Amino acid sequence: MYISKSFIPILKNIPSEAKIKSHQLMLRVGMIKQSSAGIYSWLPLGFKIMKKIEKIVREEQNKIGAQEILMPTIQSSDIWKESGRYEDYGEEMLRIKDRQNREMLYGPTNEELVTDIFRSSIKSYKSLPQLLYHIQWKFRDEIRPRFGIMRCREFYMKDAYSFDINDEEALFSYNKFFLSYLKTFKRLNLTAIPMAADTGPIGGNLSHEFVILAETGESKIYADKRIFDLNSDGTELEKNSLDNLRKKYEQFYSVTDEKFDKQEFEKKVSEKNQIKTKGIEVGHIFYFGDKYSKSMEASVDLPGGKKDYVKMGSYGIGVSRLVGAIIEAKYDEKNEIMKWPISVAPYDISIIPMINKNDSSALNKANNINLELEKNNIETIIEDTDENFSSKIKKMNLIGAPYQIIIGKQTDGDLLEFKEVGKDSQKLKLKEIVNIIKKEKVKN
RNA sequence: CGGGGAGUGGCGCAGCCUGGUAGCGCAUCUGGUUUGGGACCAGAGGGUCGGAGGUUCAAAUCCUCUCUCCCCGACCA
Repeated sequence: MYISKSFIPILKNIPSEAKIKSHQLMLRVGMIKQSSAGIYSWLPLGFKIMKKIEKIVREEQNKIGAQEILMPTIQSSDIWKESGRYEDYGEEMLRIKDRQNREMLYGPTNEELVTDIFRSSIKSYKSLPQLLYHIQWKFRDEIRPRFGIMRCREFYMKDAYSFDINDEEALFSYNKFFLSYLKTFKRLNLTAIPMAADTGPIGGNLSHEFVILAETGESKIYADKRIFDLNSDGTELEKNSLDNLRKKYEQFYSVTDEKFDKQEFEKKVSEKNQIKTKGIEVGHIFYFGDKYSKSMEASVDLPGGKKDYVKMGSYGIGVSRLVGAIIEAKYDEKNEIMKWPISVAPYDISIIPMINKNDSSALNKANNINLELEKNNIETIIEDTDENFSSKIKKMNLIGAPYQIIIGKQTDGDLLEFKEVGKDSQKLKLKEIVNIIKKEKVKN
């Protein structure tokens, strides 16, 4: 992509409404455009990144055997009346009437809808477990939307639902998502830690929030810092292994505000391991048993001929919020340098030729390099304007490709000036550069 | 919803108090000079001041109503 042809409207001034760095960067580099309070259009750069995040989320769902469906954004109120949540959910639900005066709503979540889908087709325990997910826009009429994409009203979310025959199997499903989430966030280059959490309006008694640390986060968190050293390596998609994984994490204190108990915290965590900070919730998993299956009559035949309500859980990841969360975690605001993890970077590398009006050799060189990189499936963006060097670099630093090739004074025949953002530049041949990037991409 | 603030070219702002029909920086366009960390010179285009009503000879400036956005609090991926 040539910067001169791209729709990447870059601003020098930070729009005054943006208070946190993710919002600021997203506006400055033209990732999003506000349409009304808490509702945004996604412009090419932002959309590209979100799609890459979505892809990773999808892959990790598929790996645990979840099947993708797509439910509508507009739902009928009938099923919500069945579950009893039509009244409970309150003002946050956007209610709409259609031309026949039927009560509709823009879905804030999909427990009812997916339960309805499930119950109409699945009748036997033999068909269990079922893990269904979709990635779809949600609308929650937040009292006060803020922080750009982080707390908006319309947002893009992956939500999954599990259906099992009993508690034991249901916890197996729960743990699969537990693992899946750890893997997903790792691929996004985020350290997200699971924390005991409140279940809120979803209901139930078992729940974990996945939180990444960030000063601008809205959740207060209290944790034993040793939990940050854990990972899911070696965990198998098997009951005991998954169970152990969860135990491994749960041995360390880590809770959000609502579950915080000062005495317990001080008793369980030695002072040097205590972490009190803020975080961004990027995922949330719930187990709620038969809360919906009972009210909505979703049952299956059991081996002995009896029936029972299925045990359910639900599992969300804020896909659009993750875009902002990654910026919060990775953007060096002071130096105005963004480095996207290669797994979701809008471009793998930016090519920055120093252009002289009377001499097209730098641009030609950039074009040749570009061809070679594209042949190797490396995504590029070329700064082909005739602006000053510094201006070009600054812009590319904001767009955030993790690597740069600068064609200018330092270029020395076949030896190119190659830079991993945030590190010193080095002189490398194109082939070596290709190898470095390919290797990084494979890792993710 | 309670409390506070703001709406003036794409972005950031000044002008409003003390009415006299808009100005600056950035961005954009043209020409030229530049080119290693957001350049310089010359020129150009673009707003009727969120909306409605009122006061006045005259309103961005005063008054009334209204809409929108932002910030602080209670809720959430």
